[in-house]
Amino acid sequence: MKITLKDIARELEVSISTVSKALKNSEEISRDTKEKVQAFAKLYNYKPNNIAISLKNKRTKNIGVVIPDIVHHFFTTVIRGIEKYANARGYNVIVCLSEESFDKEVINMEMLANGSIDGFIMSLSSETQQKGDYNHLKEVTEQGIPVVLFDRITNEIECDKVVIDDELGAYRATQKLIEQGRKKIALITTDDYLSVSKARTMGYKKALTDSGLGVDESRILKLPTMEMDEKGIKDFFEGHQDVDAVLCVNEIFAVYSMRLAQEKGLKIPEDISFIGFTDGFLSKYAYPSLTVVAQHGEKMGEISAQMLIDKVEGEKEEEETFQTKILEPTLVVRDSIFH
Amino acid sequence: MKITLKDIARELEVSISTVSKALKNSEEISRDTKEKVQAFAKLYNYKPNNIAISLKNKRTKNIGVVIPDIVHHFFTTVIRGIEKYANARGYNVIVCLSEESFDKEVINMEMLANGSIDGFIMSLSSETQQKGDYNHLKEVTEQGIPVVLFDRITNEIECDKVVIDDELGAYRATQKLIEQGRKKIALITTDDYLSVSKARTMGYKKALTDSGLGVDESRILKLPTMEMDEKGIKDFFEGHQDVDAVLCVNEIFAVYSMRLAQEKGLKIPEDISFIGFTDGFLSKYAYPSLTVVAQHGEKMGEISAQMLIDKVEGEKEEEETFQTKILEPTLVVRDSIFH
DNA sequence: ACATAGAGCGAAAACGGTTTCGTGTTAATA
DNA sequence: TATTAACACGAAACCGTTTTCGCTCTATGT
Repeated sequence: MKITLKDIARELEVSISTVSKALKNSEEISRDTKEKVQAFAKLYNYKPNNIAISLKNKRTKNIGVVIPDIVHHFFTTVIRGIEKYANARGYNVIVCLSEESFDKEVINMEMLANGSIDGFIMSLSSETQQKGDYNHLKEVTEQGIPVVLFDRITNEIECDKVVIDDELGAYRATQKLIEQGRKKIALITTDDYLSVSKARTMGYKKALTDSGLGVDESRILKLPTMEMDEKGIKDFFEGHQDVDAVLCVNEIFAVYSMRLAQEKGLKIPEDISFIGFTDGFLSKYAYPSLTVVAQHGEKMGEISAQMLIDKVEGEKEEEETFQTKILEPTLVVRDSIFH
Repeated sequence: MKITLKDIARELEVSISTVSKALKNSEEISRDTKEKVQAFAKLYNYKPNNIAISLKNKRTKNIGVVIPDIVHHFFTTVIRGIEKYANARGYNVIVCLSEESFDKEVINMEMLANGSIDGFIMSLSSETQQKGDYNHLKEVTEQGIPVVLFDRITNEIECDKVVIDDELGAYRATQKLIEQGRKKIALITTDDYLSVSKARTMGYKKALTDSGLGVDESRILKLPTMEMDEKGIKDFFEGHQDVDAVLCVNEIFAVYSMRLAQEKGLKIPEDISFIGFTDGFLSKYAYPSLTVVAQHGEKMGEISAQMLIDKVEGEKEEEETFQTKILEPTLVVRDSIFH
């Protein structure tokens, strides 16, 4: 039902080593024997057992991906990028969801760190970033397991990292709005403990400062998490009827804000403009379509996977060297701002 | 850097078997020795190697998930359901994407079928359904590897299955539109080789027939794949200015169709109503929000995982018995139809 | 004083491969 | 004829566990 080397050896009355070598086309084995063995193996559809090979090689050809969430477009595109690249190099991808929970993140890593994978690709849960506790990552890297951090990263851990330049993305988006004559630009973001929100907020403020408009802190709404908070956003707009543009830290906040504006009878982009982050279906098919800062998730996944696999397969150098790859964000202009 | 039983045994000058037993709190071992071993193990953070255990037990505690796509909301929710349930039972999830390709599906399954996983959860690629070639599934089931098929299934393979009642969902949605006085209801779907599209088309037709309205085949647009085809949809509406309601096989088609209608100056739902399949972000945050047939992806994933793990862990019965679980779809009424 | 039971531990096989090293046979060479 | 090299293959170790079985030693009972 699943044939092994031993089975073939028994049937053909040769040794296991001979079978193994014959299947690898070793020079050591005679043509006759090789043909016999290979024919038999093909007939019974022999395939070597991955687990046995993993045990021998101390290499599983699995990579562990631990992310906070899978339903949001950005993370799914990253996974897709990882999966495509990893698969092309013969690796499988084990996906674990932390669901923004520190404990789950720790448990997931522990489950995988005992031999199941050759390395980790991960994006930190919000709770982890909030606590600032990275011991689970330290333990793993100290064990010699390579880690690549993407998007939600930390400086506390020395490892390869891949991010987009969130500050630049927010800066350019804000700048674009300013260029179009917007003066009262709101920002809907989350608390600063999330590395990406912090960077985006900085870019937003910098653009306002550079342009001379100045920052009005009251125009910044900081939601506790990335979870949708309809009431929070609604209340914010009730108190800020005068804003003429909104930058949002993700596409859902932006699309929901657009709806609120439309329900108030505002015209987009004539009366008010919107820009979000993440170039997903929502942005593309919203009405009007939403201008966004594209995060290039698939590219990010691909690069993360490449960095990880290169490190996994690379010779251990005496002096470990880590790099941080910063991707450039792209502004995808659609109908929620002037063209 | 990663301690093994052998290391502990050497340090403590006992045998490997003693260490193994001591860590399992075996009665065979004296209190003294157990305490010594356990203390040492804790100190050096010993964790058994999963690969070695897998080889021994012939159980990996991994389950393979092969799906056509990961960026669409439905599949991501299924994965989430699978992951949550599987994790709770100590299993990891290896995700492979077929990207609607038969060959990739085959390759992915072969990669995993050689010991990497204990069972498969999968949804067929469109190309597979089109070819009707299920030999890769047959091979796997004949090897005794349990398989659970969800959503895109086939009768050709005997295994556990989980689906929603697509025909019923389409029937109810169409019925709802008819109740609201709609007479010219269009259907945007894909070719019938996709099991779900076929079932939904049947439900749509049945509702029309049952109500006495009758089916007008020209009002059915069959796109070649689930991929967005903006031109195809646009052209269709150009030729069907008279439709007063549209049922779409997914949410993207529906939201895009709504936009076309809006651009024509039509009011939703006064002039024209829309219903889609899949209760994702798009439906929820579209403007107007989209009424959909919810497919309960997360539940589906959960049930699939449960069926699979139960089978994996269950005693082999002499007579294998398979079940097909049919979930009931739910109509989520939003602003794209009358309330 | 001697058989015996039981406590405590180790040797070894097993899971399914890979790989090194050795060995017997044959044929070529001195 | 004796030596040697090449050829073809097998034995065994190894990866890290689990588990069965057997052994030794002590303590108990007669």
